[in-house]
Amino acid sequence: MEYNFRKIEADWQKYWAENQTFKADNPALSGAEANSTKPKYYVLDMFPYPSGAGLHVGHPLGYIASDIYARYKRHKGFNVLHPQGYDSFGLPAEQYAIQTGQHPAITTEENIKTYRKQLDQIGFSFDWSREVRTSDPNYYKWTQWIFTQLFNSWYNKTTDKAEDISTLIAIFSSEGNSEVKAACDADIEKFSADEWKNFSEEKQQKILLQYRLTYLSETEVNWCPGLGTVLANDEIVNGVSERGGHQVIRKKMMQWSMRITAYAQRLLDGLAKIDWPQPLKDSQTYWIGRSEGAMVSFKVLSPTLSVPIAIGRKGAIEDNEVLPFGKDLGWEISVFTTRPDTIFGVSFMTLAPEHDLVSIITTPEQKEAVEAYVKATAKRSELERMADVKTISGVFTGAYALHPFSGKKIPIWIGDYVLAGYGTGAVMAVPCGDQRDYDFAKHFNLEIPNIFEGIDISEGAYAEKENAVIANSDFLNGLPYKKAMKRIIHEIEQRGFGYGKVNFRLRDAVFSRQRYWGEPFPVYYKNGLPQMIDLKYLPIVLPEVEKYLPTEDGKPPLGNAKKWHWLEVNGVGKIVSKEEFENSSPLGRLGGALELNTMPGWAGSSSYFNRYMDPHNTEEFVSKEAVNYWQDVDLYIGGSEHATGHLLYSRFWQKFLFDKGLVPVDEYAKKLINQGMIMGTSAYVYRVSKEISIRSRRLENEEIKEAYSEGLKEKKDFEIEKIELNHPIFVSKKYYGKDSNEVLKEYLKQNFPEYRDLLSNKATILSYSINNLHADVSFVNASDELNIEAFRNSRKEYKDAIFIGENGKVLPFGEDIYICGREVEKMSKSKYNVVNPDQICEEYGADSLRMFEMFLGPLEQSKPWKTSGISGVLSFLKKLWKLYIVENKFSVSDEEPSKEEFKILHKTIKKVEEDIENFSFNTSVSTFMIAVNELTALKCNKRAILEPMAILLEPYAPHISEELWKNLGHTTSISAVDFPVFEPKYLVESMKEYPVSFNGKMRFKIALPLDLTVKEIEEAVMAHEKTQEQLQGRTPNKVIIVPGKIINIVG
RNA sequence: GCGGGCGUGGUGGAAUUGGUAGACACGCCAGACUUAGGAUCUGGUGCCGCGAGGUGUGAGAGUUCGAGUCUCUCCGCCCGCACCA
Repeated sequence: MEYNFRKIEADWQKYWAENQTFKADNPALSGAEANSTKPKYYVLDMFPYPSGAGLHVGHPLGYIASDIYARYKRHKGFNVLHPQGYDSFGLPAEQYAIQTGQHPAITTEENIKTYRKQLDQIGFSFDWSREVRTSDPNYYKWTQWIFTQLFNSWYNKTTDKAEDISTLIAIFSSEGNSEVKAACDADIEKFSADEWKNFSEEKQQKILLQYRLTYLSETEVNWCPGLGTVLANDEIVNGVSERGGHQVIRKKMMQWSMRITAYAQRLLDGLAKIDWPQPLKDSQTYWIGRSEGAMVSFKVLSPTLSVPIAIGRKGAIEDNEVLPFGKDLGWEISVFTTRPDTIFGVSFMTLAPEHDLVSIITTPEQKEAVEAYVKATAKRSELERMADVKTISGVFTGAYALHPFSGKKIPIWIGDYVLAGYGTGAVMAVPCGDQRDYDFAKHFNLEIPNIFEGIDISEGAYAEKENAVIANSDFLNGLPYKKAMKRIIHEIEQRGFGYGKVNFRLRDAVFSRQRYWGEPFPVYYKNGLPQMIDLKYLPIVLPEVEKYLPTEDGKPPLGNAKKWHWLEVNGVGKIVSKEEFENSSPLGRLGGALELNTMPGWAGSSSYFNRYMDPHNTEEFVSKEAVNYWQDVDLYIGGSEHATGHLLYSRFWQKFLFDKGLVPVDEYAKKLINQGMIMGTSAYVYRVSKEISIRSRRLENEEIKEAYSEGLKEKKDFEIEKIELNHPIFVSKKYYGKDSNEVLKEYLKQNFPEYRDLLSNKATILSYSINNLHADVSFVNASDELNIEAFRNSRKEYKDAIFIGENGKVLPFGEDIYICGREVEKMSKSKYNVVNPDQICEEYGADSLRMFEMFLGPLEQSKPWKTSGISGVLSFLKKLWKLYIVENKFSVSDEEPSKEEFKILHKTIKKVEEDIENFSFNTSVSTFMIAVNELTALKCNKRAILEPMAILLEPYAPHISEELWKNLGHTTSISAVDFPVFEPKYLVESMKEYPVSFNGKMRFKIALPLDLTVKEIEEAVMAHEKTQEQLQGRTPNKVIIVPGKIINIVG
């Protein structure tokens, strides 16, 4: 009876699939009796992008952990929902399709098949009957529907929730908009109820568009020419696109946006009630970036008249109203500041170069300089801009502002250290209190007034708040920070210069992509205004196009579609041509052009966890019954890289759906764990440069200097001969960065006879470089030794490669070995360090893979993969297997176990249960190993021990556990059996082996009954001969006794 | 620069939350059985020392009967964010 994991694993995977063992019922819907009394538990994994590369051993880590937990919860009597699906729309899938020249739908389908096969192999307890794919029309129908819900809603700040747009229209028609507090696009002109009613339909729609939760607007976006699309802030990493690392520039485009900013405060508050990792919460908190301060308005002075002058408000500019320079129309620049208390320290203002007012306030004298600067700034890519944040640049506009309190004239500058997208895109500069303003002032020689009592600002700005006492500031003099803040905000509001305000760093999320492989918008245009397509016509199915490649100019590929087709709600497919769609107008839905952009990758993942609850519902996104039963995710496991993307957007959508009464809770995941990354252990080979030059002797520094001074600039001037190698040469690790001169000389002597004499000279040195290149890890064994044959065959170029081994011998003729360098790096194809789970399952089995991944270390920690370590868990499983076998036959004894055997079982139950509850899966694997080692030593084969052991192990190694369970005589799956109950009575001890310490250092141990009193213990210890030996006649000052723990003698 | 995390054998990592540091495994060493072994089994393995013993959780200090664990200072590494007014 060998442990034949290949057969066992295949058999049970088949059994689970055939019996739908892990199908979760919705009791309310199916009326399933069995589960109606069980409490629910929802374990969710972040669903994968089915990329072309398939899974590597790092991917399943989180899935294994969640699977263990899900299986454990089933044993604990829960109705467990543990679904899986695919995030199959979006950039990665499309980029892969482009690379391979195939249609994304085809490659996606293939990739999903591969993923499914790989996942099945590992033995997950997913309920595949609930699978969702974001690229499936039956799924994205509901993504489109949520979009329309967002469009039909506005955010009412008075009730602090999203409401249907009809409530806004009702307010407009009864009282106008002056009292409306909404999250909306900038300032909107005020109108009365009567005015509203008299507005044209078009104007009304335009106004409403500015209030909607998803809206169309001309905004500055991150345009990525390489990908041919705009990107959201979280899709840009270090100034380049997250996918592909392409350049990103700022550009104004008409785009759909999601008004996530409306939820900024609630997204922040919600973090307090969810059990998510602190670093992740910190990231979101920072990303939301709440700051308290004030909005302050500064009047702009005419340089000629010295009176406040005309600067266009947004409305005026949009209407192309040309303002005569120098005429007083009462214009202002407003700024947001977190330090209004330092307002008396303002000595200039700075506007972002993109600020709307720049072109208007600039004086004729400064016009040229300003325009040049604005142009230069616009041209810079995000990457360039980030690369030199230290360079200070800016231009004076020639205009001045009026200090609201002191009445002083303040010069207005523009500078790229001010960001157009934050606050108002303008700052009041307080050089004494802000280092950036300070640096700018120093650089351009601007005034730096000091408003801090007793602070020296000659070296830099004073940014401390808590200890600051304000001076030279009129009514604020002598006030500390907090009091000054209160007073100044009060004054600002009293005098009408501004108001206290909370500002957020969070920006609205751009929602359109100029790509093919995404959800089409359920939108068409009538007179240039967007209209939603009704639910009954959804989904709008992604049309076939001939060319789905993105274009550099940003024309969406959907523009190439000849036909659009979509599924009717009743499931009848219908195909309509683009012309027909645009021209015909039944039901008022086909009156205009369709939206040609598609949704971003995160659209489909923002609410998928709700859809799993009721994935086949054709009438609703999710039924009330299903969502009320499953409520929310109890445990969510996935990567931390989604901190400010998916995990923020999905919280936003959930809050919106909650406001609409569609889901019962406004945070969808109670607990979240970020699994760490499994790193690859790369292998390196060391390649000698193709050319080696020979110098007959080492030149002294003096000689080199001399040679240079004589104008011999190039290195080659010192070279005597150059040898072009005819084969690539690799040297062993030892010679990388160390002395490889001799071994190479030796090699050259043998193979290049014409240089033999020259090379024989002791003084001759070689000049070359050695590069480290990745070698495929599968060519390298556990001792870092390279399989030369395999390496040679991997690339044509290496066919005749020469290898010089550790001892300097040319391989493979000598008895030398070639040693590779090792380094721990992120697993990736390009680093040739990817380990494939299929291979591991084939060689060691899925149960070994599962246990080993857990055994590697704490779930949340990143750790390196080393295949050699897996033999430990395989031999553990073999040992476990043998416990159930006597004389080559499956047999367990029904004899009553001994006290010792019971003790082993129950301490294992206790520890494993605690470990699972604490997600400390690595330590429970060692607990199993200890138990098996101990039971093996006792030759235990008692049913009363081995049956519970199999159940305990099932979450970790389900295949072997099922097989053992069957062989124990059971006919149903082990997965539904109750978890063994820990009974403390088996762990009760009567003796304790006390460690005895002297001054804190453990010297010896003494076994004593646990029921002794402190006094009795002391007597026993003091009487011990070793105690006397240690004391050598001294009397201890103190004897510390912690019953059941330790004894410490001080003296 | 800001925020967060982490430093324990040759390696991955344990340590009941202040109480016997190095569990469990990999690797290595020695041995057994084998035609063979990348199989299996037995024993050993932090470092120094033949030994008794000494020493030891990045460095230094502190609190304590007792510190890997708590406090402070410093050093190093990793991850996020990055001109957010």
